[in-house]
Amino acid sequence: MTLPKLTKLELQIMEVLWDRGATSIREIQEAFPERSRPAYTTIQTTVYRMEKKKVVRRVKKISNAHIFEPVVSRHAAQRRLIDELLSLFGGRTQPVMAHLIESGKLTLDDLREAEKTMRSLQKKEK
Amino acid sequence: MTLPKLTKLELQIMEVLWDRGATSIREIQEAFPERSRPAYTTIQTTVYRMEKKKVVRRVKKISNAHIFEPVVSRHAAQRRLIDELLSLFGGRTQPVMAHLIESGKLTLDDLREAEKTMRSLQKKEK
DNA sequence: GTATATCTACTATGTATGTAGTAGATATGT
DNA sequence: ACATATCTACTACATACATAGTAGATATAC
Repeated sequence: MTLPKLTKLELQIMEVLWDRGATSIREIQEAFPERSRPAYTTIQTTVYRMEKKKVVRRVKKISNAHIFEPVVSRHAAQRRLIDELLSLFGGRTQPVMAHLIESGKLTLDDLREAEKTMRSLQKKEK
Repeated sequence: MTLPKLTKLELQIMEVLWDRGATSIREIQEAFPERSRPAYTTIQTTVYRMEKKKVVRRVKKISNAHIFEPVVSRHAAQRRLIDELLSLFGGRTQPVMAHLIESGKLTLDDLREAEKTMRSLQKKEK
C-alpha cells in the first residue's frame, strides 16, 4: 500500500509532527490536552508502530531521546481520508455535499470559495 | 452512544438492509459480489454483533430463518460519517472542499446544486 | 562519581473486527 | 418417515489498536 491507513490516535500524533516537524516522544505526548493525555509509553508504542508502517521515521538523537519526523504529508493523508469517505458513498459527492450542508458547517462563502478554486484549477489543467 | 460506529463490513451489510428492507442472512450474503463474498457465517456473526449494538433487529422468522431489519437510518449513519470526518478536520469544511475538488469528483454542477439546496434550506429555517 | 531523572525496548492485556468452522435444530422433498 | 439442505448458536483464531507497566540503558545534577 502506498499510504497505510491511520487511526484517530495516529492522526493526532501526525498533527503534532506536521505542525512542529522533527519532534520527540515527550513533546508529542505533552502536545495532548491534559484532560485526555495518554501515558508516555502509549505514545511511544504508537509511534513505534507508525515507524513500522513507515509513516514516520527517526531522524536523529538528542541526548538519549530519538527524534521523529513525518514521512507522509498532511496533504496526502487528508486526501486519503477523503477518498476513503467517497468510497463509502460509492464515489458520489452529491450525498456528501448534502450532509455537509445539513451539518450547518458549510457556508455560502465556502461554496463561492470552492467555485473559485475549481475555476483556477481548470485553467491550469488546460 | 446514540449511534454506534459502523465498520466497513457493517456498512456494506446496512446498505443491503437499507435497499431491501427486512432481509435474511442468506440474502445479505448473496448481495455481495461473488469475487469478494464473505462466508455465510461471517455475515451471520457480523449481523449478530450488529444486533447486540442495536443497529439491526430481528423482526420475524420465515421458515427456519430469522429476518432482520435496520434500526438506524441510512441518513443518520451517513450523517455520522460526515461528522466523524469533519472532526478529523477540526470541524473545518474548507480543507474538505479543497480535497473534494482535487479528487476530481466534485463538479461545477454539484456546486450549483449545493447552492440551490442551501438556499431552500435557509428559507425553511426562517 | 553517585543519585536522580529520562528514555528505550520489550512485554502484557483488553476490546473490536474479520474470518470461518462445527454441532445440533429445523424445514423440505419425495 | 427418511435423507438432504439450510439455518442457528456457539466457538475459535488472527490481526489491529489503545492502553500502559517494567527493566535496563543513558544522561544530568551536584
